[in-house]
Amino acid sequence: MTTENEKRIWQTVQAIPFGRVACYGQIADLAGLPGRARLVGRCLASVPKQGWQGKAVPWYRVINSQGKISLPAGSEGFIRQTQLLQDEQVVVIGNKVSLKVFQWQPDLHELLFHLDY
DNA sequence: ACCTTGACGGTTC
DNA sequence: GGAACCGCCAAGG
Repeated sequence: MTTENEKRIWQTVQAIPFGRVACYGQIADLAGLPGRARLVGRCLASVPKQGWQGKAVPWYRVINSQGKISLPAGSEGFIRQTQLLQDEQVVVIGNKVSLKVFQWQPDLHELLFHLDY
């Protein structure tokens, strides 16, 4: 089944633009679930491969508040995430992304216009 | 029902 | 920076 929280989180992640990243806590806040960053991580692990409602869910654009990839370093997922980010011109150096440069700064008006909840 | 485990994060030292 | 601490809470044992 799909929970309401998963819907919100997946949908919010879909709003992250190409070439930008967001952190777990940021997604939680925007999804209306403040303080629940861990939930975001869990939900991203269960994203359907075919995406959600016809659109891909760019899970790899979500990293932790320190700008680091949270998957185990060297794991298959870690490698894939790094590759996908670099494919979008996001610079990953020493397992780190500069949030200063690449963090998504959403336009709240536009975001509220697109989200369903 | 109880305990542990996380793709986490803010605070504090 | 970084480490210890605490808050968070859905799943799985």
